Amino acid sequence: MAKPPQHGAASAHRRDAQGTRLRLLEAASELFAERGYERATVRDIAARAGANQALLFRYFGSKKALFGEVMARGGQEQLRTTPAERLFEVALRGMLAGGREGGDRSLEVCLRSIGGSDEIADALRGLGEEYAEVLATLSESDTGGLRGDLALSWLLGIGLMRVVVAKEPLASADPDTVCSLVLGALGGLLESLPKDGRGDGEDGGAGAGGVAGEAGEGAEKDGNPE
Amino acid sequence: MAKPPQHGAASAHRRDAQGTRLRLLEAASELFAERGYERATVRDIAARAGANQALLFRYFGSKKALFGEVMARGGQEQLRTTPAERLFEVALRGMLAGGREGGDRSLEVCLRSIGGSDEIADALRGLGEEYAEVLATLSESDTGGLRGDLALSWLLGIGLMRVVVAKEPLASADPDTVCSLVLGALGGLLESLPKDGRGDGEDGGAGAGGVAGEAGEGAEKDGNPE
DNA sequence: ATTATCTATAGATCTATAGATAATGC
DNA sequence: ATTATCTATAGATCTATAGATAATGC
Repeated sequence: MAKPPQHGAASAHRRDAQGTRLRLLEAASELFAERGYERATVRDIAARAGANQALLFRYFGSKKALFGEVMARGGQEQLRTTPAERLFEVALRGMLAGGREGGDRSLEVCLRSIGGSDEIADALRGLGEEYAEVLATLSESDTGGLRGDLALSWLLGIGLMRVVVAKEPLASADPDTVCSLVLGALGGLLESLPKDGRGDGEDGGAGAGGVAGEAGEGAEKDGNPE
Repeated sequence: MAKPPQHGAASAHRRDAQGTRLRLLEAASELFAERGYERATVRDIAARAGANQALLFRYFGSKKALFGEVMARGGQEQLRTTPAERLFEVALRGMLAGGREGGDRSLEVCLRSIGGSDEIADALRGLGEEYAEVLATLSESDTGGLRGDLALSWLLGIGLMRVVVAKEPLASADPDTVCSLVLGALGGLLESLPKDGRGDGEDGGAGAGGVAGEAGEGAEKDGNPE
């Protein structure tokens, strides 16, 4: 221990603006995901970060700006590192996993914050734009954009009912079962969506449906790349 | 005209507790749908009802109680008067129509209010319970409950992206096209969902997909019974 | 006289800011 | 000396209540 911190156990951190800023950002990310924008107060965020509440304004200017910065980081990594055909499943599994460590929770943040203000709807629209754009490429139809939006809608609706509302039996349903049902039905919408990792639906004309009973498929471990 | 109403145009109403109560209820219903629970203040509600803000508390006790009463009426009529096989489409079309006159907007109210408080998530869970229960009967699988939840999730997700977030191209897409795409894909999930009013998918084994391009179907007028 | 309605305000939050304090680097 | 951090509080809402006022019914 070369440093003489003299920190009281709980809240003390060394004087480190950069570090405090980051802790605030992460605390905000967590609390926004847990409670949504409105119910996560700046005092709670600062408290979880072990920082003084006034620093939040010093470093981010306003609560909204902080939210903006949280959302700006959200999803980007998942969008960059996931191939289009797998994006839906990866995002769905992330949503189904809920508050699990490491996953991207920006969609969940949006779901819990909707209605708070117009800026938040804007944020979700922006984030949705990026997801839907990718999903749209999975359809060759001229209604591809719409199909992408509909797929994204389902993803968000599932997150809403499972994570936010906790509606049973969905809330405690096995992720594999949910994935299987949803991907099966979605095959009718996005032709080039892989059914379960194999196959590719070449021309994707009509043979879409055929929901697999409840066999868990696509149950690979999904080691999220970070 | 036996009654001598003498209504002044804008705000004046006769002393009529029952009537004022009802106007408050309707104003609340509208404003909750437009702005969600949090952003619809009691003052705004009273103003729209042409009533004093204190009366809201006199007649309903609290803002939450008022919300509860609005939600209690919500959906009931649609649930009672719509046969199971048509419930999804009717609810979807109601959602796609958005703020159109006469429709039931309780699902929309929920969407805009999520995150406000736990009671609101409870309200949506309760309302969802009733919808999902009916939808579950459309599948004979032992995962019927889950399938019903997933159908409901899609319905809400679509409402979220179209009505609340206003994501394009979904936001201004033709309702018939959306219906066609969604019902087509949903056939893989709920076997006894009518494809477009004809047919019934007897055994509903595999022949699910086959999304109809963008032919407008099921475009009947939906004269809501009141 | 009863009671629907209105005025005024208490009380509880929450964001944001101004200015003081104290830990670091030179 | 610089600047990260803290204290104290302004200022803006919003729900809810107490008590006054005035329109109705008998």
